[in-house]
Amino acid sequence: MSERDAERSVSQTVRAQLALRDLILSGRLRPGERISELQAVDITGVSRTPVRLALVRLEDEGLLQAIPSGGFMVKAFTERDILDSIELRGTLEGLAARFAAERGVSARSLEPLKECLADLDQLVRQDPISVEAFSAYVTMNARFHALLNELSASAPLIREIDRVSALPFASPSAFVMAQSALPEAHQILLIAQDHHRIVVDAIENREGARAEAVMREHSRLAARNLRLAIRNRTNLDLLPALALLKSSAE
Amino acid sequence: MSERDAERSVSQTVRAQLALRDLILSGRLRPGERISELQAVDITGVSRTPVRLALVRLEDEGLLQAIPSGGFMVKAFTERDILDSIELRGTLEGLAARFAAERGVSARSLEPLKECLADLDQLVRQDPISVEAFSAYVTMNARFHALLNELSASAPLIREIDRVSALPFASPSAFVMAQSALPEAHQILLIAQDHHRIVVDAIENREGARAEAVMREHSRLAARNLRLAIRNRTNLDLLPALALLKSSAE
DNA sequence: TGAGTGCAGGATGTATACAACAACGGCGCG
DNA sequence: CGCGCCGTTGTTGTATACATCCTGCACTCA
Repeated sequence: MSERDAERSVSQTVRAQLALRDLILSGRLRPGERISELQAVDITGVSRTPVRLALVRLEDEGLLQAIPSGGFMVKAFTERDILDSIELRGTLEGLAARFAAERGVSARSLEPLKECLADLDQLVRQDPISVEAFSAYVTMNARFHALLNELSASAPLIREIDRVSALPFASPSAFVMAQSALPEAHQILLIAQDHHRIVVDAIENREGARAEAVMREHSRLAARNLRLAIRNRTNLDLLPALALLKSSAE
Repeated sequence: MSERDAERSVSQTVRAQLALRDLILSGRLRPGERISELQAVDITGVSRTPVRLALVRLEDEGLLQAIPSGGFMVKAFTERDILDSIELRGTLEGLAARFAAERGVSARSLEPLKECLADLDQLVRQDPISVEAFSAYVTMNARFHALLNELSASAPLIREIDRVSALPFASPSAFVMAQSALPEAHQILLIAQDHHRIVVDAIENREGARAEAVMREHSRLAARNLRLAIRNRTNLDLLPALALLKSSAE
């Protein structure tokens, strides 16, 4: 019932966008494959006008690529592209942390971040960590990063971070679940949490360079996770990103 | 004749996008003002479908802001937003320079950049600098930055840089012309050109940190120009960006 | 046999008609 | 006199019909 209401409440454009995104991320539409509007109409059940808007939105989301002669194809990414996108996110989050540190934040606005930090501590302290805890960690981790970015108080910067994080493999939480299958899982989580603690400390003490550096390094954990996951051939259903890899020789 | 051909060759969507962008940047559409689709149809002379696509494109270009209940309004920027966007561009260009330096570039691919550097040297050597030379500098400067970014060989990064630079006030050349009216003009140009020389040298010697740092500092010249131009009340027709300033108390 | 040309099919680009929704103003009632 | 409700108007959301362009294939001619 509520599902039907939800379906009715959102616009056709959004519905088409979600449906197509799912198809792309699940790998049912192969990278490089052209996706025609009529085909998309058949799939989504909405008419061409909203479908077209959805395609445009997915293009600037980075999942589709415009074909010069018109139309769109599913974008393909190399492993290098993914690593670069992670480094890019780290750089932007680093800038956000530096802004927060240099410009100063009130004790009051730092409060939610510290609470989030404490919650994450609780989760990480478990040994071994349950799958549920991993899932909770992903949620909390996303919240931590969002709060941190907001402390920069820079609308243009937040906009860009959100944009880069929208890529299915560049978000702070993209590889955390994949990591749960690895033997190094707990150790990596402890290190990540230490980064979190350091960046809060640095912001509090207005150490801009330190805050920036640690956030950059923090993002490289995701890069490490990606490489580990690929090498260990982790379940693909934990890694939707890999569906977009060019020449998926894996 | 050729103009009519040109008008016919580009799509209505692009035509509408250009027309609306001009209107926004020229300040004829005030920041915060709602822009209805029918109004846009009257202005551009094309029908609602391409107008709507143009509006969506202008939204993710950053010039428009979606209204929750539907439709768009002209986005307003604070001076802080503009300064942050410049810092953002500097950070991204810094990352590009670091990538180029760390990963190494062939002597062959460095060639065009060096030629561009020499051309810029020619222009900067004049004293005083003619208005034509300033104009040529803007073109060459844009070319230099584009070549530099390409040396990063990172498609995701280049994509983001292009996106940020598309903002009317964040591009590397945004405030160069405005600067021409300032007494400090020549000196600033010499400094900028020295930055150019240093970054090429750093890339050649694979000094990643140096290349990154100098590109960051380089972007701050634009911030300085912006502040100077506002204080000296430079001609507004040299500064389309200022039309978008919130509460343009200037 | 290869290259070029023409045709057919399907794709996107555009315009417009219709439906649903939101904002605003006026009117009536408390 | 003020508050709230309802109708009206203008807006955006959606569907579809038409025009134009591109693409791929087959056929023909050199």
